[in-house]
Amino acid sequence: MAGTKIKNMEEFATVSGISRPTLSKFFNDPNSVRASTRERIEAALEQYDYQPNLYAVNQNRRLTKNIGVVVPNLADPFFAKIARTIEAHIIETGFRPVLLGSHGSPIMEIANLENLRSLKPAGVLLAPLGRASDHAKIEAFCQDVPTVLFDANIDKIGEAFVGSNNGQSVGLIVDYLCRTGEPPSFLEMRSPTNPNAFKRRNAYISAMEKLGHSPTLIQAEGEGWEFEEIGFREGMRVVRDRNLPTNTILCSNDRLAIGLLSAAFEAGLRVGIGEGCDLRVAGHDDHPFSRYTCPTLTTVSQDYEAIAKKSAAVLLERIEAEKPADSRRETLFEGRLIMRSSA
Amino acid sequence: MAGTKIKNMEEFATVSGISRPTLSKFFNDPNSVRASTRERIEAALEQYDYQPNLYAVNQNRRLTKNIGVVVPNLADPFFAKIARTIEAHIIETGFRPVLLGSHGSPIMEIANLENLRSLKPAGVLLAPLGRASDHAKIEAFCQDVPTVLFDANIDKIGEAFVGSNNGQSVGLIVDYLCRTGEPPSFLEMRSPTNPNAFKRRNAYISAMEKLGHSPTLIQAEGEGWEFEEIGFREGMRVVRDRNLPTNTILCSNDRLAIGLLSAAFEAGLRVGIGEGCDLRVAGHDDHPFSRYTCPTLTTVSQDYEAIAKKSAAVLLERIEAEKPADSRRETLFEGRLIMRSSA
DNA sequence: TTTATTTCTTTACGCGCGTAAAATTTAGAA
DNA sequence: TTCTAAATTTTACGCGCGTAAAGAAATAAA
Repeated sequence: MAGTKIKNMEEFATVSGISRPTLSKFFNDPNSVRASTRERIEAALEQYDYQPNLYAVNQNRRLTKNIGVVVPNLADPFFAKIARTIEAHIIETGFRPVLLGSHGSPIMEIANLENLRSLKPAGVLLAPLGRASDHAKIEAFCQDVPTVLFDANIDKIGEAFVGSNNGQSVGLIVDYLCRTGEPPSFLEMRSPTNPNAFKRRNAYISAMEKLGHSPTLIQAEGEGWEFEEIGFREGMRVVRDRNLPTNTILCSNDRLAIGLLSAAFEAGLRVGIGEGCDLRVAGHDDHPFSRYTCPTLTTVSQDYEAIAKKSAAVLLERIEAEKPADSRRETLFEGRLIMRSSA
Repeated sequence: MAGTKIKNMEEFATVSGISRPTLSKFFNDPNSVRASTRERIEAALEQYDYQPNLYAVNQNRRLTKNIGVVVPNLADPFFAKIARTIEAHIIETGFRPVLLGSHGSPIMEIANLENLRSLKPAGVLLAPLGRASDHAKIEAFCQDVPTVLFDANIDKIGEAFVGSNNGQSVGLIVDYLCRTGEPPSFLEMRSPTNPNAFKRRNAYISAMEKLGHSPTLIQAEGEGWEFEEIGFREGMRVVRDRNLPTNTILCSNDRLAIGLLSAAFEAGLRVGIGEGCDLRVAGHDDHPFSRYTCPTLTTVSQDYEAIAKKSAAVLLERIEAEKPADSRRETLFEGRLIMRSSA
């Protein structure tokens, strides 16, 4: 990597004394050449500064080493975190992640996929927006490019799905809340874009019913990705009206909870589990910020690491198989209760 | 974009009745051909589904349309937000942003640059880690690729720098704090990686001295990017020891302030400006979450939009000039005071 | 209409690398 | 040592497009 610049593989072949086709094999897979020649090549690589022209390589290869990673919103720390974890796994396996965020816009989501298409990626890991997504176009894309969905499922689209078991995780926290105090109401968006929201709603309802309580839904108006703002506004309303059956609110996700906590604080309500507390609040996701809310947020963590690892693994398997799997697998990981001070 | 798939430009030439060299010109710049032929091509594009092979194009063009955007940490909402804004501006001008985060690691920062190099980008917008960065390697990169630094400056590296005027912004909030209450101590990291931290420290000291107060530095130990955690730990210490000269703390950035607020809450301190408050806390950056802290955080906003727009503009200018500028310009934008409840 | 100018077509080469086929060398086993 | 399988070299072509040069066509100006 130090010495003279080499302009192409031909030139590197002459200075290294290795034929160009062998070099080509080497750069595709260093283990595909004999150990001794591999050493010779690597020695030459120390002396001369050369790396294959990415564009020439990808023009001729059937498949590139690119793997697209598309998330709904990179500005959301939840997705930033999971995207980062996925990235690490992809790099480990010798592929090249291409990270794209859709900023909550279905149009940009499709634009991102079209953009990826021109990169001829070996595969794509897609966390779709959900209800707002252009399902038909996503499906068409999946027909051309091996795609694994994660976080948010869309029925029958993609090779596989990897996500969280909302039934289990919501059941977990509903159980906990009921066991340690009054049964929770459920704060959510009236028309959420993310399909997990629907699953969590249903999971909440059935968990409550199983415990013999009647569910109460608090449905916030509002669209878009400003969840804290939506949670805050609805929180102000809830605090003002004070007509909830109990003192406990479970939020569909942590970002709503963060808004709700902010509203409760502003209204002078004491949130927590101890004596003299007016309100218990719990969330879902273990958002990176939930450790620093006031009070710290009791929530359910999704298994980021497992989801990232599994979805990358499933996609790579699919890529190496070079043919669609016969069935669409769905893998769900269980949530873990994170007990903090808010409930 | 509807009908038959076309496999290459040759084929598209025959079906559209336009010669390939003319098509090539068109795809490079639609305005470089006569209006009437442009219409014919665009009409054909409606009928046939064709787009030039990205890899073949980039192999032959001197410069690609790629522009790298490298930030220290995509998981930090501050950088996620500014990166997103920059992205939008780049797309607007017909270039193609390639977003990379360094996860706080100098090694990954260099890896990102090396990665970009193989993409032969027209230019790069780099927010360096700062002190931890491998300055020599970044400088070497800047010699080969037109690079504009933003957010964090490194002396003499890159074509230009665009950032915030820390002297002005810190002066602003120190003035405000002194005017409306007791002069602030300054909470920061003892050995910050980001050069803005040093500028803010100095700005704090001189602002205090100008107002006739003696500055007090609270220097938190700790490395890395877990600023909330560091702020929390130091906050717990501060709250326990209670040996500050005043009731007011200005934090070097909002993330430290968020940690501090969390510690204050846990200790039962009332933070704010009203009667009966024990502590005033202010931050810097107008972090996306600072609107939802408890209490909401008084801070100084950086002009994200202006920084994004200007840095993209400067880079594009440099790219179109096709030669290094004769002098390295530094553009600083002023901060704006965001008054909320914490101070 | 003639002329000058711009634009387009034709023809041809090159970019850097993947990859196939045949000939040759090498390494390991018999 | 001899044989055999594996690895390498030689040779050659193709990928899809940029781009240069020369001639033809279309447009604008005279």
